[in-house]
Amino acid sequence: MPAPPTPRQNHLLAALPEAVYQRLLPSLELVPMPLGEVIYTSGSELPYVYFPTNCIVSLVYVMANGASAEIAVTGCEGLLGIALFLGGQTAPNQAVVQSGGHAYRIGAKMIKHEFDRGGPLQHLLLLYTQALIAQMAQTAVCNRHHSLDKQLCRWLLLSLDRLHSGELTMTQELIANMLGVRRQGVVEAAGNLQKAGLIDYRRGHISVLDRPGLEARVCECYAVVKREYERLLPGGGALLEEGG
Amino acid sequence: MPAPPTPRQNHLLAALPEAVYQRLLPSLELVPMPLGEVIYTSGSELPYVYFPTNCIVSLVYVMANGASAEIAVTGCEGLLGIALFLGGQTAPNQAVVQSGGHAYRIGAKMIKHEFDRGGPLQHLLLLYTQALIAQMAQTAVCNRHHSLDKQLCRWLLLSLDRLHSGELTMTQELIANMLGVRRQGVVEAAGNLQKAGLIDYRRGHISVLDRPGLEARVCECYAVVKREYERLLPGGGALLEEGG
DNA sequence: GCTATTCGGTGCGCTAGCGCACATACCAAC
DNA sequence: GTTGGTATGTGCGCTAGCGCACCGAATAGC
Repeated sequence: MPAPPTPRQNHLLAALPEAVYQRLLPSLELVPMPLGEVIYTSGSELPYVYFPTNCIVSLVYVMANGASAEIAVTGCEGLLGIALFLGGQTAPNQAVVQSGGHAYRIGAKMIKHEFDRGGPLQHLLLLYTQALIAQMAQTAVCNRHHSLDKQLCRWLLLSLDRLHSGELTMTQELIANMLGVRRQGVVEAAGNLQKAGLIDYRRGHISVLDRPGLEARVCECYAVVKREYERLLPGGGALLEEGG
Repeated sequence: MPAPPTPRQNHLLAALPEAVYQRLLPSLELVPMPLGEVIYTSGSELPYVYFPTNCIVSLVYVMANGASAEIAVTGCEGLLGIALFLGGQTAPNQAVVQSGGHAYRIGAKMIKHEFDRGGPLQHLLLLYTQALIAQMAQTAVCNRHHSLDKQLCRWLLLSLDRLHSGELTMTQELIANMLGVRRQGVVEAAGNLQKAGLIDYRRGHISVLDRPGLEARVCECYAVVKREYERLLPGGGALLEEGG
């Protein structure tokens, strides 16, 4: 990538008033977020809060027996490490980079200090927290009620929204881990989408060919979450409204 | 009930420093929370925040087709209406009284004002928010991976913890709605527990006979959530540690 | 170009939970 | 006590998704 991403590519940072932004700027540190990297693990202290610019990070719960499930996904519209400013210090989940890129991070002390000023940053972070809660809740319901096919559509669309292209680098195995299902289940669901001409699958690469087609097939959960993000977050939910 | 519940029966209110508590006290209003009452619905403005004392309230998502699922449960350890101080005003879920009792409520303006002072109240509410997030996340994972039997155990234990007796007033139909499953599924799961001598079921009344037995049967999700509540919230998670 | 490795795809028996329909038991009110 | 309504219990065929085992196909490294 020729030009490194700027902090303002993160929509929370972008929404900050200039004064606050300038105050944070010296503390913001650009870090690479390579695919597969675990940003924090269950129960670990969070030394930083991360503001993704062009990467996607999944919040994943891993259970005692190794089974896992994604509970939410974050990209340039949000941040990682809400436990820091909520006061709990640690979170009981894992954050895994699902699509590589960069993020800006900022030390715990600094963000807590700014948060405690009670100004626009606090407001933004809390709004994002609420949006995240909405996403998690919808994930819980979707896990309960909807078919794998639909859930895969939801997952693809959530990823697409946070990505600025129709290309995902992601094996079916990983998707299965995210959704908390078997790989074979993903094979079948993805096969259905491919047969329908909505996506193209090639060894770890998914090309979305027909986004409206996905939207027609997805369960309501996607739209509900998206609407809530748009309602709560600045910049129209920070999610790209692409032509197709 | 001869003696009306006091505000301090709510563990968040109980944890407030005297000065803050005195400031809020004049605004606290005791309200009955009858079983089945809907405290707020999806998308509605929240005029109050509720601090339950001796009731249990479920946060339920209802989908377009009428299917539903509980995403979290709140009792005397928490509060209802986090969307108010998170800034979103409305929440996309429903709050339904699952076990009747009373709560203290306080007007939106007042609680927002106190929250914005940034003191102990803010700290407590945010910690509770994090605990709630943990519960929701675990619910999502549990929905995905665990059998109905185990989920029913989890649900019973979560309710028991928030209740000060081993008696629940709750039809299987309602439990099914909460868990987002068929009534017949609950019949079977409850039948298993009854055969094992853990509970006794009588037309809308469940008596828990053997709490340790339930704990031995439940999935890890219950313990994970409980531990997180104990870690984050004052008063040991505010949940009763009863003898048996 | 050959080979090892990693992904993707397939088949098959199994089980949990679904949807539907209906039988029974309890409770309350008259 | 009878009656009606609500709650609980059962049976049955169906399907989605699981677990396991294995085949085929693409890519990367030599």
